[in-house]
Amino acid sequence: MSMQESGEMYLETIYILSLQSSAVRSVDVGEYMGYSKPSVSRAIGLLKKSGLVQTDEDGYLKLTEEGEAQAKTIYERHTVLTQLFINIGVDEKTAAADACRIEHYISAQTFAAIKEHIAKYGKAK
Amino acid sequence: MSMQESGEMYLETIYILSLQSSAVRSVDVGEYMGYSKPSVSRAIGLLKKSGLVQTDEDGYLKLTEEGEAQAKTIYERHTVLTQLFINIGVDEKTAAADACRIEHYISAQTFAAIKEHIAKYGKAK
DNA sequence: CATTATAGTTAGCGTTTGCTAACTTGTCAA
DNA sequence: TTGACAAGTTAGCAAACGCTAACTATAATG
Repeated sequence: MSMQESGEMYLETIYILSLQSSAVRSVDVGEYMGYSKPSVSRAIGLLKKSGLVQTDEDGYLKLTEEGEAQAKTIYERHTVLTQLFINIGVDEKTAAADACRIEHYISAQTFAAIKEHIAKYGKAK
Repeated sequence: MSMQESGEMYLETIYILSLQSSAVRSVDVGEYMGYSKPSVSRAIGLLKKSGLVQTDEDGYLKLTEEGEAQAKTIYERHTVLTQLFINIGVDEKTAAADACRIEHYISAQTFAAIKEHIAKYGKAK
């Protein structure tokens, strides 16, 4: 069973929060995503069962190697797509919102082609 | 309650089938999408309740004006995105598959920006 | 006319993923 | 020590949307 949008969002959120703070808790994830504690609790439980997230000695959330790899993949899509949309004239908020949905549904091949295209033809300027 | 991916797919399928044949039935929709009869039955029922689909005198499926407008919107996204991906080097099958997911999640603003960009800078060639 | 095939519906299940209510657990202050 | 608050979990609900099983209704066929 491959990752769903929901799981990817939790993973990405943990990754983003861990860029800012080394102590990420479920509560922080919930606050960031606007979800309730039980929703986060279950989702994190599933990610742990999948070997993507762990809890360290102090109870803080840590991504496993595999979890971090997946989170980075999603996050890169997020940033690249957001920037791309902004570059072609979409407002920042809409660009980010669209990227946030699309990042889960684009194939590796298409994303690679987009990156290559940007590299070749500049920042769509 | 705005349209979900599922409803949009049914709408788009009815539209595509009605381009080829004027007599579209639930069974045809199911076959095209690979879904069971009950799944189609319920989905069509919901689209009818939303005023997007009707049944004509002979029992065939017809999109209402509103339904057709929505279907065309999605279908245009489908074709434009597919062509865009192909143009930047994605293989046809992957391009179509990606377009088919993304078409439901892109905002009107971002899609408009993409179309404009294509018009301005040519077919990404 | 009776049988059979096709189209559609109803009933009800399973998964995903959000929620609230209510519990446990641990810390910290009075 | 006790009371309170914060973090996390458990239990269970709801909606969306796929499915199978089984029914109905209509049309075609021998």
